[in-house]
Amino acid sequence: MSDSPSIDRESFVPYYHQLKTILGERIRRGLLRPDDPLPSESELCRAYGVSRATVRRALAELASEGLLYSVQGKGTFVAKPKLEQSLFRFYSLGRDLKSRGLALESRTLSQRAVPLVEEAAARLRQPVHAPAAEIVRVRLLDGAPLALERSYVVGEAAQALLRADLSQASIYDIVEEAMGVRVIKAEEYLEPVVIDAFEAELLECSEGLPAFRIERLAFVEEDRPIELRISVIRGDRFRFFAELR
Amino acid sequence: MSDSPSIDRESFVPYYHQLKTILGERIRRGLLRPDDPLPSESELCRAYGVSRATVRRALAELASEGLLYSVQGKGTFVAKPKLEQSLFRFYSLGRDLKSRGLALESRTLSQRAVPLVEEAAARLRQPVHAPAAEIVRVRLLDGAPLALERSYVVGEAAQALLRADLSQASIYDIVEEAMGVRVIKAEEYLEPVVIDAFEAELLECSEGLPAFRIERLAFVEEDRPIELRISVIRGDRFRFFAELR
DNA sequence: GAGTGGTCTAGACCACACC
DNA sequence: GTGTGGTCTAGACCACTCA
Repeated sequence: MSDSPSIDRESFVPYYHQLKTILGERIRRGLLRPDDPLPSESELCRAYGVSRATVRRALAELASEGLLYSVQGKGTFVAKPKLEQSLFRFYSLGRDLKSRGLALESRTLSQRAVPLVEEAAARLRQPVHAPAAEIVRVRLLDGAPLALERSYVVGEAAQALLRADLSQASIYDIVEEAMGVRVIKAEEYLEPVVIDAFEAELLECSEGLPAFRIERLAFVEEDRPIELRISVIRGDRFRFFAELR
Repeated sequence: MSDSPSIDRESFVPYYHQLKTILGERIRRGLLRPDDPLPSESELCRAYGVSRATVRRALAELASEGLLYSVQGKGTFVAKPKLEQSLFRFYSLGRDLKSRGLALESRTLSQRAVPLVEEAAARLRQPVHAPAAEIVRVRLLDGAPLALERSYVVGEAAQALLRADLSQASIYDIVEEAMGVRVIKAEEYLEPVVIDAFEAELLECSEGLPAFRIERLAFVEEDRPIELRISVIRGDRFRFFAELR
């Protein structure tokens, strides 16, 4: 009845994956429209000559990608595309940077004890001027500055951090080792900014260049904030990408 | 041997889900640390008295959540938390805006036929100066300007768009109705910019204000681009948020 | 060769939707 | 009742890793 491709028994590609591709293509090409029902699982078993477990695996993966949804007792249906749900989006790092075998390095500019300024203290739930370890690093991509990172760590971990070799371990590794607790969560805010004179010098770019600013709060157990990190990323070397369906 | 909870056979919670919770808790609590091996699948079958398919479903879901990874022939291991894998992130619209019952309105400033400038033509795979429908709108949040949207639509849909009532239907609705094809995909790039004089006037803010620029290409079947949309969003009223584990 | 995860099958029972 | 998706089992064969 249908002219759609069938499962290639000789292929090294798993059946469930072939089926997933077949159904996914039909949806993506628009042959199946939102809220259209798919054939039932048993029909798919017959049509493609595979077991129900195989059909279910293909359907489950498509559902987890947001292409399908199932309703018990009724059937499996094509999901609406995410195109217009513009209030909730996914961004990932620019493909451009990612696909080139990026060489991301790091240069430490500062590693010292400082008192927290008011705003940082508030975020970290510390008294004003509480002691913290300040780590300032420039991140380099392919040898050229990409981002400036300022990190403020409070508590016992701060002492350890001041003595640590940052070229070897990550900040979180040191925090964990020093305190025996693990960083389990982080919150980030992303804003647009322009680069100021201080940043311009360290990033070897001109003042006023548009940039991303990412403010990150890292937490250990019991929602205790332990690190405030502010990253400034050059807008001319970096952009986010999203593909929506 | 182990003091961990076992599967409750009377519970209405599926076995695979109970197992997933048990293992997930152990990981999240830090009893299992990154790169620690989990018991093998057959060991888990014995330990919890369930079939391998059930074990595998629990493991697969934990893996898809990023808590585990498997290596064929070796075993299944605890994944590193995503905190440090800063090359792939998820962002959503700022909570702040979202949680307040936002009133998002739209004011149309322009709706006319224009020839495409070179760059837009290239993106839309059209000849230079090809005709397009230009739609310019200001998006208002709580009555104040938030974003400026410039949209260029090519092909048959352009004609329909020039006559359409944009206060009612979305651009995509009109495209679909006019052409009988559906917009099935979009690509977006997110960059930081500063607001220029033209934008400043329309957005009622000062020139030089940092802003997000989102360039979106929408596609109909066969990867044919149909719309180029450039949004400029005020950085003082808008930020992205991400929560990482 | 022994152990691991990756794939696949055939069959079972259930809860739910719809008639 | 019939058909749907949701869960679960027992068993099979494979490719891979490691000693």
